[in-house]
Amino acid sequence: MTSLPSGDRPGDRPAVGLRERKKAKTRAAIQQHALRLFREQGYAETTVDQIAEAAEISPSTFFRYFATKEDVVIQDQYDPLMIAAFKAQPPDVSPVQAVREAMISVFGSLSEQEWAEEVQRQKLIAKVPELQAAALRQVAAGIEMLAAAAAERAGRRPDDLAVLAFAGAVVGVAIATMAAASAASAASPAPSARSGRSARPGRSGRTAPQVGDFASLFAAALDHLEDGLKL
Amino acid sequence: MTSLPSGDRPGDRPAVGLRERKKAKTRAAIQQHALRLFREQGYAETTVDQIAEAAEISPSTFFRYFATKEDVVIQDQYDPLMIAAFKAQPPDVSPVQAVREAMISVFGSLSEQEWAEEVQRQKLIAKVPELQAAALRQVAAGIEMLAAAAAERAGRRPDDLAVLAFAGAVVGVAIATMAAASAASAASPAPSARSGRSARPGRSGRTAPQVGDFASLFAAALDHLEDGLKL
DNA sequence: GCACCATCTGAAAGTTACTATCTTTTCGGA
DNA sequence: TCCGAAAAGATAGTAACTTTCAGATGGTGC
Repeated sequence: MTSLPSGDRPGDRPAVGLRERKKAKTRAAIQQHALRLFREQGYAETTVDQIAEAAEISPSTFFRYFATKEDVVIQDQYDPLMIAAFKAQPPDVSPVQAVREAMISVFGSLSEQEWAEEVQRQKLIAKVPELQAAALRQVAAGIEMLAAAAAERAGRRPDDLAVLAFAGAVVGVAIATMAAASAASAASPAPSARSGRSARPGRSGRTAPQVGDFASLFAAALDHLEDGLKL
Repeated sequence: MTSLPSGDRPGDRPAVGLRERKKAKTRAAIQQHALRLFREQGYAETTVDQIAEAAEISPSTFFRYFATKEDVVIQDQYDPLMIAAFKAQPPDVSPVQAVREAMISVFGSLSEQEWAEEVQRQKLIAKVPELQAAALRQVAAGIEMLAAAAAERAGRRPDDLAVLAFAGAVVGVAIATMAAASAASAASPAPSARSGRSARPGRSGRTAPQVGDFASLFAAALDHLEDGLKL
């Protein structure tokens, strides 16, 4: 059902048709307005029609870009980058370490604003149970991709149980760590409805979570993983 | 979610209440007809109205018993048992093994009929992505409780990174295992309509049960987890 | 430059899950 | 037998999708 719309990643190829660029622009506009409305008036309280109106498209067009209302929030552009970074690790690095390096390199390449937006996204998901369910589905897809990559690296079959356990555990730990990192910033609640852009981190007292926080937490968590999760 | 039966105090009130029995009967009837219809004509192709008609109730009554259509399939009464079984494990057992043993003991204590229904449930879930997502959410919720229990067991705080990593890893492995079990189930189409089933292997023994092979796969995956996910 | 074609877009109506409110029925206790 | 309370039913909504069809638009071969 989830027909992956081939490649819509901006900056992937410089010379794409004008049509493609327009599409990407519309997609970004929808997402941007949707997230703003969700933040301002809540997820359930925002209808697709409102989003469509804000983005100056028709409601039917909305569903051409996003299969469901949830997808506007859920779609994650970082998963493919993660997989690519994982595959790029030298083969003598242990799988768990490879994951750590990949994760760090991807999130380390984010700008502060990108990171702040990601945190906002996570918070919104954490707040709405409906979105949590959808996010889990995406997580499952991520696990499958990682399992495939890990299997190739280790020269095993993708349905090898050890490979699946590895992928599942690593992704699970990543999520738990991310949640912990996001929770650390619970002190700074909702940004005022007026501000269209997400607030710059590092202002007004306590700073928002930094990439470094997440990286160190994640590295530590992976150590626990390799130790067999002793408590 | 469902209100606890509450009136299970023996001797206090001799009558279990005729009303309560009728309620339980109606609930069972809804579930039974729903599962039959889902099996016969598919999940998405079955409307709530059809279920209501088959169970001889009004559509509005359906939602008095089940908050959502998914809940007819998803509602799982075993999660609390699982937590209890986890807590009951001797303290010298490692956390991961405690999870393993808890799951095995719960599934092993099911009656024949409960078992058969559970198998059917799992197969239906494996077939419908929508239900998989809902089931995943339930698993995740259950694991949150598990994390709290694990923290208590180890005498640590619930936000301890090791505890979070443990819970996250277990969730991740559960998700990966579920996907694998679904794939395996899809590969070998079940003799669905017929209720004839072979005797459950290892009923009295401690051998792994095979609910779409989920339980046994999960147990094996947990072993990998404890071994530090070597590949 | 021009016609052809696939794709994107919009309008409108339909389906269905789910909710809210109100009335009727039914049960339990005295 | 009667009364209060809980459950069930009927009805009318809301909003997320879906489908269908007609028209606009950008890319491509000529």
